[in-house]
Amino acid sequence: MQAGLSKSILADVRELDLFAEMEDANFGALMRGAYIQNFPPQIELITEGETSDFLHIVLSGSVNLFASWNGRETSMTTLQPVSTFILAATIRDAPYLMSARTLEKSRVALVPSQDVRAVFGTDAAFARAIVTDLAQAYRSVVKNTKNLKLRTSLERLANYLLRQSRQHGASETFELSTDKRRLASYLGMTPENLSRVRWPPFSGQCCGAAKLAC
Amino acid sequence: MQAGLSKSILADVRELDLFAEMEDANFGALMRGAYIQNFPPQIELITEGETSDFLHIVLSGSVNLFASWNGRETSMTTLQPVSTFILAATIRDAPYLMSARTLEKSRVALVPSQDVRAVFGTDAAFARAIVTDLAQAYRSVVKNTKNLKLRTSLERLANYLLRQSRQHGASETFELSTDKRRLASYLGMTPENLSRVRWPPFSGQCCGAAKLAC
DNA sequence: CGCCCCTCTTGATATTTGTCAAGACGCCAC
DNA sequence: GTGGCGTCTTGACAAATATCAAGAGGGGCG
Repeated sequence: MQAGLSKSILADVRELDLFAEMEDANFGALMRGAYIQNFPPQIELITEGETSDFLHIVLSGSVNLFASWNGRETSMTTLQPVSTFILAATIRDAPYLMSARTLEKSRVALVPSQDVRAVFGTDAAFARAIVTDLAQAYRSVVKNTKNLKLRTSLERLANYLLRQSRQHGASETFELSTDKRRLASYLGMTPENLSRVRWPPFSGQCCGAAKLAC
Repeated sequence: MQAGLSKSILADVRELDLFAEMEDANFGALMRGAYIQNFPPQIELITEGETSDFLHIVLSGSVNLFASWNGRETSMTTLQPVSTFILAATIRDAPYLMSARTLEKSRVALVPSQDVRAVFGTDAAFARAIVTDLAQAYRSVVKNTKNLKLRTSLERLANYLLRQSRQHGASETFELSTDKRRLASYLGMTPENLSRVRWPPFSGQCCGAAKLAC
């Protein structure tokens, strides 16, 4: 653990849309209060239901957001560097709705929530950036809900693969960025079910499949 | 249809958290560009995929947001007056992710999106209010996703009823605010399935059920 | 190598959920 | 009243998905 952030990391963070336009003095204030922590894999960083003391920023490695209830657990999303998470909880000073754990050895910056809220109140550019960020996040979750409610698990998988393929330059083959267990959970199905998928003869509708969640 | 909004309506709108703190001049500018329209029941106000030209405000009646894909349709949420909708699409100048239709005879105010974006850029208080609104909206959708992924349809229904009951002052009986067809769609199940629900002997876990989505 | 551990797969089966068709019920107009 | 219409319910069945149990395969390590 160390107080303050090194120059190269500061530059990476500042380049995030969320921080790019805010005033230097305010960015400096946020970062002075922040600290960095290195975590081994599979460490629970935050726990659903607790109050949000820090805005988190993944600097390296990767972090999975998940939720659980009544003995069941589901993967919500996976974060790659450099990105922030639980911004909404921080802004509203509300309990976390999701838990987070590292997937690999990861470096995470922690910015005290009250600092974020304070700067949010005084720096208009920062407030605007937060709006853009939250609007984007909101739209992502809505797409996800539509995905869950309107598609079968097979269709969700197909859509996921199509999007991944496109992200990898529309190549015929590519590597999954996650193990199948977590992928299944993310898609709202069991690993067994995922493993069993065999592509039936495609209906003409298939190509339209990608439209919903892209 | 009429240009400008009457005083009593203006007051209602101004009381919304979204507009309460912004500068008078900016609020006035927004409202001067707005107009009101009265719609009969079952009219489609906006259609998924189109560009968001207006921020909408339900003034009376009620509006259902829904999404469709591949012949299937699902109810996402229902709006009661006075509330705004599709703020995120307006802010991001992005296509609607959901369609909207009136459920009853409804009065809706339409505020040009470009006005909203313009004022958002200059009025810090408005920007902050939008943040709060979006953060809230984001958290609602996350709760909804958790609900869908972690609970069975029976559990979702139970949770819905518990929440409704609490909203009605924890009374033993209350009236559903929607027909069962739309409720089923909202909960991600078929009407037949909803109709078939018979409460099994409660497990000890039941009371915890309300926690997730409240 | 041989062993253990982990992930993934497969099979058998149960549960949940959706589909289709028919009927019950209330409501309203005539 | 009577007939139509819409919503809701019910039954029989089919499809989708989950669960449980077992086994295949790969990689690290002594």
